[in-house]
Amino acid sequence: MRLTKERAEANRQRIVAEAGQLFRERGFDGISVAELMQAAGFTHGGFYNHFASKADLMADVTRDVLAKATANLLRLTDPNEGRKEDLFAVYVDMYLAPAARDNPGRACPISTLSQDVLRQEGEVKRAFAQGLEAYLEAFAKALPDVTEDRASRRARAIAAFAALIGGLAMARAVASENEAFSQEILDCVGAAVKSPSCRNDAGGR
Amino acid sequence: MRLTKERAEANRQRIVAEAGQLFRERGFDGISVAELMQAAGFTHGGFYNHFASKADLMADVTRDVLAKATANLLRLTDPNEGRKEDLFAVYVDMYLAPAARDNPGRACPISTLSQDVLRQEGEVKRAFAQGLEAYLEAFAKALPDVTEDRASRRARAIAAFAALIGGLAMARAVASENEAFSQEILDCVGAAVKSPSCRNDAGGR
DNA sequence: TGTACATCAGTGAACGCGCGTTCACTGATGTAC
DNA sequence: TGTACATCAGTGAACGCGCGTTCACTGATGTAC
Repeated sequence: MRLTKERAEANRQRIVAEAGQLFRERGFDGISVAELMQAAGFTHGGFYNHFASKADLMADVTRDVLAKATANLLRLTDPNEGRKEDLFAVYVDMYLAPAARDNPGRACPISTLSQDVLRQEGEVKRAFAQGLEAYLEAFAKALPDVTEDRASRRARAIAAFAALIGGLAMARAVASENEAFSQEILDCVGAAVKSPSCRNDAGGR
Repeated sequence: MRLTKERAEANRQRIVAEAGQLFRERGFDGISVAELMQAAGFTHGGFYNHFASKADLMADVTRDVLAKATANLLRLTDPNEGRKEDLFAVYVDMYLAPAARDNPGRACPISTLSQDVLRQEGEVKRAFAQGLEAYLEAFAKALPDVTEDRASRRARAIAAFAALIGGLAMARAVASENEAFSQEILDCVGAAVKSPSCRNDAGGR
């Protein structure tokens, strides 16, 4: 039952999309090839018609999911769409929303995959490092303007984003045990990242 | 070959200590009971004389390793030992040092275990949530003083610590692919967390 | 354009392997008398 | 204090299970003529 090229390629993308969500939810090692293929609507044997190995899929997914996160960030903070300050605040609020905390499969892949990537090698790490570079560049562009040079804007971006992924990680880790504590973390980090003082020169030289 | 109670307890603690390091390096799922016991100098069968299950050990290790991190933080930032500002800066520098990045087994357990804990339940999550609460309380105490109320000091602590674990996670993820980028992340986050403006009112109301 | 054949996406059984856990066994330690 | 017996930390083989990967097979699609 050979399929048309178009159909086969669509099926491949379906596997990548499903894996993009499931890898974020359960980690690279938390979901098997068989479960993954079943979630995409196939039996497991056909996996190797599309990918050389599970690690090959991980690299593809990492590329795909980070590129989409960057595109999403650029779209939501396009300076033609409103005041930079407002757009940035809305992005941060969305990033740290309870919905994002409770649905890692649809939220920022950097907060989840940064740990999974540690124990991988080669192409997966490369895809992550390059994807993170691109994302941070977009994040620096999205920051509200202050009088500063390019280097210190980048430094601000890195420090602010570190707080976002660290805050999300902590909020997720304690959410089921202590919902109030989890919400407090989200609030504190959100306020700090949006506050003028953090935006101003935290991270500057 | 029954052992004395003291010897048996010492062996148990040895397993917990070894696991504390290995779980941080490879994650809860990244090391098997057999490897763990071998690293501690035993064969795997005896594991269940000390622990009801691997999850039982995870909970023990989480408690142990977070308590030690908190004790270590309190010791290094004891206000009798110097100016709070200096002690805090030294702690941050140590936290983000390349040595800490490259040896997660001996570095902060919160940055590594916050992800592993997500996919666990019950006692492991409880141990982490309680350990994190205690650690953040100590972290708030360690922050240099500014004129502020207790709530905003806690908010500062949470936001600053979020940046530390997020920065460490990113720096680790890209270290092998882009050493300069990794170092840049550590530098930017360190500067931001130590800077007066971040210490001042980022995260305040 | 029609036809014959090679290609290949998908199926589902099977592979070797490592996992967490259990088990029978050993023999020094702890304890009841 | 001495003795007989129960206890239990450690050993290493074995368990069932799920993993990533391979394989023979099917049959519609793609292609060479």
